[in-house]
Amino acid sequence: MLALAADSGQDYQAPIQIVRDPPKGLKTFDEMLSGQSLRRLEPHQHLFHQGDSDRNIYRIESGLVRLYRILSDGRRQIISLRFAGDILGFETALECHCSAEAVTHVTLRSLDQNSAYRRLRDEPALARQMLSLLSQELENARSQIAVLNRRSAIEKLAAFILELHRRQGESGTVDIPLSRTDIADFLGLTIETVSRNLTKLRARRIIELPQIQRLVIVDLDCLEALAGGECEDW
Amino acid sequence: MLALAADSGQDYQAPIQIVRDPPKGLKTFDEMLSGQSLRRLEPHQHLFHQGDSDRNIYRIESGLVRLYRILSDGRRQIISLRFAGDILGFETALECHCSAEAVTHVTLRSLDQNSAYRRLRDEPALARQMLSLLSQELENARSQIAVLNRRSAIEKLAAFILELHRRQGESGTVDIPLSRTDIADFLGLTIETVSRNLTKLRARRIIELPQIQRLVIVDLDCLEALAGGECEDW
DNA sequence: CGAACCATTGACCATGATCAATGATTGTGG
DNA sequence: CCACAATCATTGATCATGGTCAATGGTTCG
Repeated sequence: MLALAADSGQDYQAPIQIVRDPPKGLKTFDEMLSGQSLRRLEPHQHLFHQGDSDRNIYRIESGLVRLYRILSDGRRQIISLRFAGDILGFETALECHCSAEAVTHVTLRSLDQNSAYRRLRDEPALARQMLSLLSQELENARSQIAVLNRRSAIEKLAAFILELHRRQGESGTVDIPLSRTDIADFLGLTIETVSRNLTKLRARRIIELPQIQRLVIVDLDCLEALAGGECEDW
Repeated sequence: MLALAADSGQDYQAPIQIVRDPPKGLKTFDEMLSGQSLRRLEPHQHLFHQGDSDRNIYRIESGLVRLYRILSDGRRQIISLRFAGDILGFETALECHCSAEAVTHVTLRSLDQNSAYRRLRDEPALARQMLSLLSQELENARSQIAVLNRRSAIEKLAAFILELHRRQGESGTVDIPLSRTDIADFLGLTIETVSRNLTKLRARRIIELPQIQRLVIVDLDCLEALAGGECEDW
């Protein structure tokens, strides 16, 4: 993550630092968003559509949102999954280049883009947070390129499971709030391949599947080796 | 592209606009870079390595640079290709998450990151340009995800050729400053598949290959249909 | 209970990876 | 300048992975 240090009041501009929690005492998206009212979305409701000129910044308070594009041949590509705590919408240009849709029940707060951007001039912390969020997003997207490209189905699945695991606090149990179709569209596979490889992971005692949308990691090391592409004989 | 309008001197903060050329009269990366001396790199020389804490922003004046990662199993994934006019390094965090290497002879100018970032506070145009560059990069990365994932080799190749074409002024002739290995590592294919599909495109009179690193587009419409995934019977 | 939807499993096939051989191009030293 | 090596590209043969088509099983909801 890229962010500029902002020890308010100091003149010295420190080199870039990891700033998970934005600096106190300055306006940030978080503070501006926290003042907004909570909205609820049903599954399949959209935050915005590809081609819209949506003028809002959103923070997801709970639930899961998918960003996707419809390709010219009609196929759907899920670009990114956004979890509770994630901010989105800050990167949209004049026109949204993808659609955002609630996967589960979602609660979120939103903020008018212009009112936020108008403060960029006076609130250096806002610009820094925005840069930080964007470079984090860029890093995510590039990681996804590396994972998705040139990897077998089982490696993609392993990486996907680990990502969900990481986002859910690494408890060993992973909720899968997505359908197999969603997973397939995210990983660039078919539902059959997703299903077959989940079965394969279960058969090899790497995971358990107590419920259809719940997964228990049995052999974390092996899963990580798979995701890293270090398993030769698979 | 996301960028904030900045008609300097006006108080009104206009809604977001496409700003290809940054506003005049304010410091931008471009102006700051133009004052820097020209450096030359031989092919295979690195700008920075994965894991480095490189503290520079670069603008490529001529030549081609590849950003890549080495995966844990030793495979190389080319994340992005950067052409003349492109700026890079502004997105690096404490630690570079990929390596940057000259593919061809490269000339570039570089700028110390800290000296640039120190001015973010006083130069709103700089922050805007940086946001603009980052969101452009993010858009590029997401497009690449859509292209690379769930596409046949020939679709990937068609998209790749069109991207080169677009970056080179759409003259109908495309220079391919990369080896087949580079193309393969970028598209997540093997060199054999790249070679075979180039041959296939040539056999179907969609392209000509007068030289190994030069390509002429014969049937642009067909190439675009392929890249868009609209050809059923291929 | 039945319908609709989703997930799993199987059979078959197409695409692309792998292994291997041959050409083409470039660069080096005699 | 040529011979040779080294590197890169092309082409072929074979095989494995994943896509497609189809049938079955499970879950949810009216």
